[in-house]
Amino acid sequence: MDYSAWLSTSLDLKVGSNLTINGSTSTLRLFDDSPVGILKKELQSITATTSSDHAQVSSSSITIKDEFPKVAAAEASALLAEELSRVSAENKKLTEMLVVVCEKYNSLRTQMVDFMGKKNDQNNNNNENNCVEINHSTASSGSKKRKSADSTTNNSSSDEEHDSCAKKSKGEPISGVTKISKAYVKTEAADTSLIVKDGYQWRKYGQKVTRDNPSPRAYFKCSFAPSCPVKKKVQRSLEDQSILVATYEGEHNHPPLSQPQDMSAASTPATGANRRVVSNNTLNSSSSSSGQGTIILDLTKPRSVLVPHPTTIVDTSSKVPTTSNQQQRINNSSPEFQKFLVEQMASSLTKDPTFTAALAAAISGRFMQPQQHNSKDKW
DNA sequence: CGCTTTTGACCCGCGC
DNA sequence: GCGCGGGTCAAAAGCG
Repeated sequence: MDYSAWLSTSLDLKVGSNLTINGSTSTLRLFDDSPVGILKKELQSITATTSSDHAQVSSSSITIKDEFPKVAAAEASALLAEELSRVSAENKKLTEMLVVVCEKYNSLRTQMVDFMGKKNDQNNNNNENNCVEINHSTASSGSKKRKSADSTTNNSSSDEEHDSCAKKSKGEPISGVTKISKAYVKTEAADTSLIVKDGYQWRKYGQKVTRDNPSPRAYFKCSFAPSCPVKKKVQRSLEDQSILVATYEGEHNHPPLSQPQDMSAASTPATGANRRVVSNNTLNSSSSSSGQGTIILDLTKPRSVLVPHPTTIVDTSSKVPTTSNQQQRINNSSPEFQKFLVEQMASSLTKDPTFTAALAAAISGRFMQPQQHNSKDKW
């Protein structure tokens, strides 16, 4: 810090000046073992490098001894002001970043809606098979040898969907329409479990290490099978090991668990805390709408709320891009909706006592540390 | 005891 | 026909 400038601007003090305190002029001095002593050294340093009259320093002419607490308080005040402006600037920057992220997200979503609309048209025109092919995966599991038995199947579909749609299921066939969707789940890097919390109960029936991905792929059936034909495959993303890619086949014919504590996790020691599910096509959007400890942002609902749940599920769409869904998405990308999102984020942060406490601790720690004064009670 | 996970074996389609 | 690789089965083990 430039103490000389600070003295002159903040306290209107110049080195060498006398101070009148309580009617009497005190002889102010600096002590090497006090913070002000640092100031003295700083001023001496300035003196050595400049010829300014204001920087004439001698131990006898500078007197701040009696006013040390006052100076320290002023210094703290200046630090506070400085920190406040810094936090304000940071806050402004974060707000701008949030706006940019929202804009990019809406742009991507619009593109996806367009793409899905075109894709669906193609499927309706070309494909009697009603496989819903929705995959914009950045984590596709690579190539596979098998071709679709149905020659009319769309060539642009992913390997996974090819396989699922074309394959003659050996077990209980998924009757009629087979809906395929993918969900991307952000997990902790150290979390090695293949558990995706989606509100349904699953039974694992197999695990394989595939050729193109060193991470094993887990196979799940809905626990209500055979009455419920839904299957799920979970594998870590090749690009990002912290992302789980869950591929759903079929549609649940029953409601999700009312308290989705991830029954697959309940029967497994590993936990799936702090996961974020980003589904580009949910089998059942209501599957993620209940629970505890999760923040659910269902963008198919215009005024969705943040719901506690162990995972954060961002449901960006529903089964097939119907006209009403598209209309809803357009509404969701409106400035009002963005504002609502920001408000929700801000309120969820400020209402969080741990966040408030952490913020207070950070600030108090920042300002208490230099002085070690007994002002803790103020926080 | 019932349910789930684990895991090796088996099935099946595809490419060569 | 054979080998490869993904998907599934089913016995064994674990767990509450």
